[in-house]
Amino acid sequence: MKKRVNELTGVKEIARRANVSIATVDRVLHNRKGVSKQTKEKILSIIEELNYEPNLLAQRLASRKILRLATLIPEISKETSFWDAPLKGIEQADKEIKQFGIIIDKYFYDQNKIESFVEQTKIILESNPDGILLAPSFIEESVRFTDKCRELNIPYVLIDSDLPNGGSLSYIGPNLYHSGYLAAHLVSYLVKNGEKILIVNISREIDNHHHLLKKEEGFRAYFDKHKKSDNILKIDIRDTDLKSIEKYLSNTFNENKDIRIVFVTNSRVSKVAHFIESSKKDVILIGYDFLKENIEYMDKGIIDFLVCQKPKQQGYRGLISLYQHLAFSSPVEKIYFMPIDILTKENSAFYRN
Amino acid sequence: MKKRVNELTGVKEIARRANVSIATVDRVLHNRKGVSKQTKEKILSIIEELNYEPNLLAQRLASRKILRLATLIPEISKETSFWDAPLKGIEQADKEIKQFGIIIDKYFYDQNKIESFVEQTKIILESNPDGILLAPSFIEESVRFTDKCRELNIPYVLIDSDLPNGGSLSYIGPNLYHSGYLAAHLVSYLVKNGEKILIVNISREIDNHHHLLKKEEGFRAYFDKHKKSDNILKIDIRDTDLKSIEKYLSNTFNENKDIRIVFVTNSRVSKVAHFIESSKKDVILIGYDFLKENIEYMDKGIIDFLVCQKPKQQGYRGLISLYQHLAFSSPVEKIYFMPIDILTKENSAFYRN
DNA sequence: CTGATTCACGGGTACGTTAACGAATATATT
DNA sequence: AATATATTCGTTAACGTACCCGTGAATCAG
Repeated sequence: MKKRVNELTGVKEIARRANVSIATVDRVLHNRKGVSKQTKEKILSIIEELNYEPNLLAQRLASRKILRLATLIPEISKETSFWDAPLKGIEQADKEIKQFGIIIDKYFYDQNKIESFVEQTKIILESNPDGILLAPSFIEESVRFTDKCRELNIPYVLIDSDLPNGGSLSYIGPNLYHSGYLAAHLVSYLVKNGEKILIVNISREIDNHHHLLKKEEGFRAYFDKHKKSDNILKIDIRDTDLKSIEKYLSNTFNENKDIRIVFVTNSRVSKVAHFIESSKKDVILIGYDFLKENIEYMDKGIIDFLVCQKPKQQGYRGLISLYQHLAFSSPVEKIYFMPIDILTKENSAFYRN
Repeated sequence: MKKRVNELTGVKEIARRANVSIATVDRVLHNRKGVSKQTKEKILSIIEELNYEPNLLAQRLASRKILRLATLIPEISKETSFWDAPLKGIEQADKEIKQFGIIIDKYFYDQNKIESFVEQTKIILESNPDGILLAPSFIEESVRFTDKCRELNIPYVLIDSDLPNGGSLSYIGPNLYHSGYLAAHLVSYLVKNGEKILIVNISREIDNHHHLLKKEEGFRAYFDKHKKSDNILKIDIRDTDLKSIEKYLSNTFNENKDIRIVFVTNSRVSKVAHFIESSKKDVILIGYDFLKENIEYMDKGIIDFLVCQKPKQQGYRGLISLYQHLAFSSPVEKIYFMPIDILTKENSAFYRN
């Protein structure tokens, strides 16, 4: 199946029609100077007329530009493997666009150490990248960092959580409030009169905690709206080790005998599941994120629902957006909310993160 | 940010190291004949050593090949707008790969007329395409068609439903059985003792019906496994107009007073919703597919859950798979089950089809 | 009027790959 | 031995765009 492709397209054709060289057309296309107003207009009208679209392949091939992108996300800790997924997405994007002249440098910080975050941002700025992908766990420091980026004219994309200062090229991540709202909607089907609902926040860092509160807010908003908010309990657990968690839970359950639904506001739900399993409570358990340990408890029937927001996609999309913006200055959605996926024992096998 | 790229890569470098011309390297890369065993092995080892990956940009740019793909899916009918989504996916893929020298011809058939299907397959075969994307509504005829394709060495990808004869390059679509199973799992949370569950199959064509049965089978299997299958009713409706459907439903509800859950096995759930709404029944309604009319009823609270399987993605992925297989002979997943998405009023706004 | 500077533009090479064409050598046939 | 046929390989021109470098003309300073 070999054939000659359209001959009346491309810079060559434009040049021919305008009676100029392709170099001049190129100048017009890239808005460079050195073209008289007359010729420029003529060429522009021909471009319009031909409905010219540059050949992306040839464009990238000919461009000697190298784009350097930096990514900054939490390192994968023993506490939670959550950040494994975005990293996978980053690696996939890396693989796909590497040959297009993109170099991706990956940086990581410790979610429990603000200093490590600040340190990495400094290193990144020194490396002077063309674009940045950031998971801004620490709000204040992230705001400072991104403000600096804007000063330096370095576009950045945020994933996982947004920042109040605006100015990002794009935010790609969950709508936390709505994911809580959705969870409440699910719960509303499951809870019966008189039964109690327990909200569990588990997080050591205040900043992360802030995100959890958004979910809790959405969750409560649902019940407020539907006028049945009177039976909601809540505990905040500031230690992330299993023992502390189980102690807290144990106390709470002892004091409240009719807890029927437990809503854990982040991926640590597997630790709660461990408690539920060993203490043989009969409750419905809802939590967050498609993690191995969570799936295991779901398969066992301990966790009933997981809410998930495609963390891998977040990393992947974030980089692709940066790339397209920098390489083709193609428009980027300012806010891209991830779908809010509901996982159960019966559909998790088909899930694509 | 301009820079010289890696000089020690590419066919040129391979040729240099092997003391041959790039043409010979090219021959080896494409497994063409005309290379002595010795040189071939030498070149192969160098390729291995260099970990050579061809530059896709240059590859596509230099290739004068034009690939012609054909797609055959149902036309969009007034009865259901379901096929709008896969078409959108096809169009998106078209847009993306058009400039890579791919031409996509779209064919459509009437889901209620087998002849129209057969006719289109003939036209397609006459056009002798390089690859085919097929939604095989009519099983027997599709088997015949795809058998023919294999004879002619034309790779084809199936979407939406699979065929028994095997031999497709890939199947991209739902696992019907499991989507029914999942629905049952959801229902199991919602149904209380003594309440009845009603399964509703609505379809005129026998072939489509076959697909519905798969879902029903999965649905029932769940309750069989959990030993509570005694309260399941079912009706088959062979007319797709609103009036007939409402009559059937009305009768069924009159005869069974304690129906609490209604499970509609396809996207016609909005018609059932219309009945439920006007007759003011208090039931939980579960159905299929992210269609405008369905979403509307979900927003109103009439439909509780929709199960959905990314129909747009199916069209998109199908074409991309064909393209990658034909252009780069890259491996393709033989079976790609779509995720089984659960939609409710609260997450549908974020859904990406 | 001369030399310098700026402007407007064209020539040409490069990006990494494909593939048509044909040259050189080896092997088979008579 | 002469010719025919295969086998193995190199040269070279594309593909469509980017961009360096150079040239001639116009403009300006003195």
